[in-house]
Amino acid sequence: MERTAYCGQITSKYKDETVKVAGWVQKRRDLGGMIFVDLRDREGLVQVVFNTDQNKEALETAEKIRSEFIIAVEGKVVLREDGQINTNLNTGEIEILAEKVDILSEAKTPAFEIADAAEVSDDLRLKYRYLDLRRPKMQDNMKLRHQVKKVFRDFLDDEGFLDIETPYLTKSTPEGARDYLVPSRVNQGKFFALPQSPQLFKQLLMSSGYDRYYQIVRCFRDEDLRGDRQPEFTQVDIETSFMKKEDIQSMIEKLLVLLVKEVKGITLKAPFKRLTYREAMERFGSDKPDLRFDMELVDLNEIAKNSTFKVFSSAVKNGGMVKGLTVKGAAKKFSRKNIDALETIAKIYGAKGLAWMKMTEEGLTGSIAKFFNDEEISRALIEKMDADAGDLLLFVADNKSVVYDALGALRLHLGKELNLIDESELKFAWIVEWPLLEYDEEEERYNAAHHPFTKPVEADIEKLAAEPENVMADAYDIVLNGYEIGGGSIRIHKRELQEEMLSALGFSKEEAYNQFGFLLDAMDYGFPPHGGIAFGLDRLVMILAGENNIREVIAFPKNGKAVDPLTDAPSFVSSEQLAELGLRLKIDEEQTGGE
RNA sequence: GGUCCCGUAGUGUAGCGGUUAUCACGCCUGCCUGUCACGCAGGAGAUCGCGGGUUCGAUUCCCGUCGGGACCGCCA
Repeated sequence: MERTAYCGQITSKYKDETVKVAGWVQKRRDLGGMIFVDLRDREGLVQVVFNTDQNKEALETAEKIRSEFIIAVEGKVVLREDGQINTNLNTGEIEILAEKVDILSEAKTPAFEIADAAEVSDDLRLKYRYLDLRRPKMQDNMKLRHQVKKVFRDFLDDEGFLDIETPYLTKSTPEGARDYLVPSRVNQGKFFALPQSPQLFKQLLMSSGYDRYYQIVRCFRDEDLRGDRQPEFTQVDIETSFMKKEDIQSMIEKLLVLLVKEVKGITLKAPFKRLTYREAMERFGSDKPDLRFDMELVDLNEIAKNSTFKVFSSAVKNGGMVKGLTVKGAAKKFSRKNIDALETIAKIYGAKGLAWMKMTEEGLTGSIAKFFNDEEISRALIEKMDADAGDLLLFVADNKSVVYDALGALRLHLGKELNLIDESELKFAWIVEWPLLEYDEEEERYNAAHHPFTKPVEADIEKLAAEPENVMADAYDIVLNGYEIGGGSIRIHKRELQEEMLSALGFSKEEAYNQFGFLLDAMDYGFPPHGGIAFGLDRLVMILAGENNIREVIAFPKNGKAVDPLTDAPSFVSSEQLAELGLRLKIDEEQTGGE
């Protein structure tokens, strides 16, 4: 049998034609002498009609059909009569009168119904992922992912980018996330690492003259999972030579405008908003702010520092800060209990408490209002916070990072709870002017804020040795609706500067050479100025699909414990396999199921 | 590594110190020629995650454990 059409694409255009379709049985409705079957394939549903008038033999076969059987049907497409049209289906104006039917595969009753509406636990969905992927929503997500990749590829191809593959078996490097390690059989005791990103290879490709490179590539990071983080994920990795930050940004904007137009039909305006890192933190308490709603953080240091409220004044005196949020019209909605719940959230991020007041017609109320009954201070606060009667005012006083984290999280929480977010919006923004380094209190040394190959901005290069904390990076992240969906930078292309950077990160000259010698050496043989960006494809597709977990846009993802319930990976291996690799496990053989 | 939440027929759930363990969908059988959330009649299906404790009695309370989820840390 040769299929002539997809079920979901048979419309009235096929009127009176004989078609052959194949698909999965969504539903059988048996009326006795007549059976309706909703047949599903990746393009949708079509109704097939079996009855004695048409073909008795086919009807008898149809009686045996159950959900998820795969059948092939040959029949005539006819228009449905008035009153029989189903407006819920694309194919609802027609139906197929079955003349022939073959059962291609029988099926057990699935563990869960193959329908978007069926609520099933994630665990079960992953265990039977091949069933889950039959659901229309998942099929839409996979199609969307394909479309997004195609737009990237087509655009980058048009712009002269070459797709070049880089190794998955590569060298473990000390900076950054924990590596996934792969033992070498041929070189016992040694390990490959799976790449966290193709960063160094793409830079080497620049040195080789492939001045526009891209790759849609899997990356691996052995860290704990989150809704937007999987141990293996896909980057759209892009690198160019001779381009300035602004050139790269405007090219990427052109790409994203096209992408959103193609897959969502939405017309965005470029250039996108640009926020400095500092501005993002100060105004939104986040380096990946959700710009679909306002409710910005308000700086209250000036009012707080002379406040009679000790919590406020001492925070400022001790080098910390006080910031507030004005929650418009929320005073009535938030009882003491509701505010306690907000405080609980703030405490997760290290805040010692959440101070609050309510603005009424008579002025400020609440337990700390007595500290603000001086008319001048009260007026200053109200003015600063733009408080109107009925508003709820929240405050956190602490060190900088606690204030930002706690209020940033509260802002997001309230944005969702109070429905301030228009889910249909796509708010892109660039976050620029990142610090090059950040101090790690535990390790008592600097870490690269972006990665060790990011170039400092020209004006700050001389500060690198003396005051590294004040050096800005020529880096840029792109954020969308509160997610970081991409990040990039101009890279270092001169050996001396790269050595200086590694030294600022605490590498001795020898360590630096052991780890990154191949890159340093390459810089001796002509290395063009270069820079690029990498997108988190999964996150981007997730947002475009309106999902809130990247599992929904990955065909075979891991669960929260980095396990694949479908294949049961990871699993123990035989002692023979280990011996071949020159490995011995420290944990008991009893636990591993070994002999 | 830490905090919190959840485990009851195939699925989603209700419930509670003593029940014949609720309901819906699904499944099975029969009837039905215009259904599309088909309908009607009947039926099967649950060691209430596992182990221990408290109790006359535990699915219910407590402890542990296993599995799952959210979040903090972690993620250059």
